[in-house]
Amino acid sequence: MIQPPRYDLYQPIYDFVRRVPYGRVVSYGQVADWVTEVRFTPRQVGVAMSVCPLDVPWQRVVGSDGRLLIAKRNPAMAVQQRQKLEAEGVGFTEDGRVDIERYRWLIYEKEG
DNA sequence: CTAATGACGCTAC
DNA sequence: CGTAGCGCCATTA
Repeated sequence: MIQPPRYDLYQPIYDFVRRVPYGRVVSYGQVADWVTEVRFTPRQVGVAMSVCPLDVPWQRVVGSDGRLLIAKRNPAMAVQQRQKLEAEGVGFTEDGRVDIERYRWLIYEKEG
């Protein structure tokens, strides 16, 4: 039996991802560190993203080194992710990673 | 209750 | 550069 995803539990994660500005990215670890309502690990953030609502800009969450980690399980979706990010102006390196040093959203920019 | 799993991340070698 | 192992913790079986 397929049970419905625990959107309620992951809500704090989705709230954060929704605040990531257009053209910027964050890592799974960043989300885990920033979201304090519940003590999530980077892995849990990954689980949450795998069942995220459609209105969440999931493409802005990448690995700590800029890799599109979804590629391992769903290569087609990784292509889609790259297209979405490039459409936002996010640059990639030659080996197919996000230039995270340049496009990472720093938490202190969050609200002042 | 135990064991396995996962869109991770870091260290060690 | 690449692989291996472990920590992390909610969810599943």
